[in-house]
Amino acid sequence: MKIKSELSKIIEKALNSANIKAKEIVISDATKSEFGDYQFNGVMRLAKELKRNPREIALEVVEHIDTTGMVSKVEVAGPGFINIWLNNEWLAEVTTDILDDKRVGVGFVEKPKRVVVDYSGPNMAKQMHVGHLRSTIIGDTLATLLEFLGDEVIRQNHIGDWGTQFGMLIAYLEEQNTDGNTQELKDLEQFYKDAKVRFDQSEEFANKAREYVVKIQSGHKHCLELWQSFIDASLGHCEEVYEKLNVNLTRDDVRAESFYNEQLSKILESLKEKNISTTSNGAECVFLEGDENPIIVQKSDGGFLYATTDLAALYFRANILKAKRICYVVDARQAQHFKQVFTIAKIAGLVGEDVSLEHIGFGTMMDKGGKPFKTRDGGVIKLVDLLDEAVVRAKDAIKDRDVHSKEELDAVAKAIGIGAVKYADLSISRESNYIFNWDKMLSFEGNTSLYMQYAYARIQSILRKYNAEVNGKIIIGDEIEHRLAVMILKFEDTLVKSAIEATPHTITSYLYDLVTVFMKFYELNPILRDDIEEEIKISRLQLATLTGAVIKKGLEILGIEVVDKI
RNA sequence: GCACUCAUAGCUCAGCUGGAUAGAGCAACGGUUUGCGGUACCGUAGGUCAGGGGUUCGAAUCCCUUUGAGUGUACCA
Repeated sequence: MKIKSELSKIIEKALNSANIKAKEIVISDATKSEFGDYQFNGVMRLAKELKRNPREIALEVVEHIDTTGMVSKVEVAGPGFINIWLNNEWLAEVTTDILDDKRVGVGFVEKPKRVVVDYSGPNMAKQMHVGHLRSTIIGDTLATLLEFLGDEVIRQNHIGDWGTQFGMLIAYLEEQNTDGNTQELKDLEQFYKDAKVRFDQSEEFANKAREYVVKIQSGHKHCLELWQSFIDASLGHCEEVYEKLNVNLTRDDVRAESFYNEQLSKILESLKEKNISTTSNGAECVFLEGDENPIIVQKSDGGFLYATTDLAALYFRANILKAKRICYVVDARQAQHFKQVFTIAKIAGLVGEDVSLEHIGFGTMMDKGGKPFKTRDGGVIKLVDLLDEAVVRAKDAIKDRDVHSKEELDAVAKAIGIGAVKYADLSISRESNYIFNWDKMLSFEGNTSLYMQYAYARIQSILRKYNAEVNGKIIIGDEIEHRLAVMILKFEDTLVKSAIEATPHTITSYLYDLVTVFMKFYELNPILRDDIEEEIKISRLQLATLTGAVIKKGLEILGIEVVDKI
């Protein structure tokens, strides 16, 4: 339910009736429950323009507000706030209506767009490490969310499969004669290190590696085959991680760096033609106003750099894929790079004016001491290891819980462990750095996935215990049920906000608030006790069912599973 | 050097298109169970929103400045 826009309409109507013109009507959540459910604060601004007393205007507006349907009560408070209460009958009706709705009352965006979401982007030369976690899960959430709201989403996994290091790797691969065998390449990190050692030690090998770089890039058959087998094996590792992470990225979403290789010279030509780039110190550069250093689009030795590849990718996404919104879910440290690339793409006409280019930046994962997250000896932490540890720890956290068969326990531990890692990450506003803490993320308390999953499991437990079909409507009987119903209906506004700002933590905060209200409701209002009237019992069961459905859907968008029993 | 980001309770974080007495969780202290999962719920205490100035009827939020932390800055991605 798009509550805010519905309320805006009601206010707009009232303003019209009162003969007051307003440009924009912004409805905000009430800051306190005693101030109602929502509030309209725009009167104060209007008062200034109209040079009138704000309270006077507010009273006038309030008089014209329709309180026969959605809104039950309005009042003017303070200097001119208009507080709005939603009607219980209306809430009951609307929540009852969405009981059978798979989308739990969430509609579609009015104007669906084609959106490219670029995320994950692992480097094929190395194993995925914790640094890839954020891009992968924030991007995946954004993609799932936009899709759910009705946009047409094209996922793009811009994997790093091109560059000088691959000469070294395939030369080593050939020498080891492993043929891209996944078994042999199990530890990519080690493979890379070994290759590097060989590279540094043997002049002969180093020359061969350099030779191979040229050979791949010029399309030499044997080298390309070796390269391809290496990429396949490496991608296989990534897919294992995606599987564990419950992330929706497949081979169809892969559009590697090498894919753009052939386009690079065309991009360069077009930049030269339009006099956007110039030669400086032998390199082809773009000098942007306000930047002291240029963006190099071609090295002095003729090689291309990532800025050129990104320009080619932007061109492809805007013109071939025809996206109207392109989101790059990449580390915040690359903000400057994207700002520059976006600017060049726009002035060079590589993407249309109407295409929105967004760098969805995120901060770094830190350890308890506030330093970048590393292993004890300073190495990178492999993502697979981190995820496996999460599942082990989850199993430990639930060992005294409800009875499970061995299979059930494994499944539950996976849902909880992986969910905890993802939720902990997604619940932090994405631009800031965050501190990784196992104990905190695997706690039943506070804003954690386990708290949500626990609430969900309790709801399922009630429904199991009732053990009959729940059929009947919702009645809003008291304050807490009112608050719960409002929270349930806020789901859509929350998702829309999260989609526009590309902020998964908007969803987690909402879910936490929802669950908190539900837990209060659960404490205050007994559901299955014998002396509860059937009609009320059904209504409360329905509210619980609906809450469960929203939790499930919300977590699903975050790529986190729920379980019926913990 | 220049540019960007950040600074909110002891800790971890929300709140930032300006709105009422700045909110959660953890940790501390106290309370609630014949009621459906108590790993729950309720309460107490804890704040100069880094410092200073400005704009405004109104600033954690916008602008300027100081301090502190981080990041990026010509041929890696």
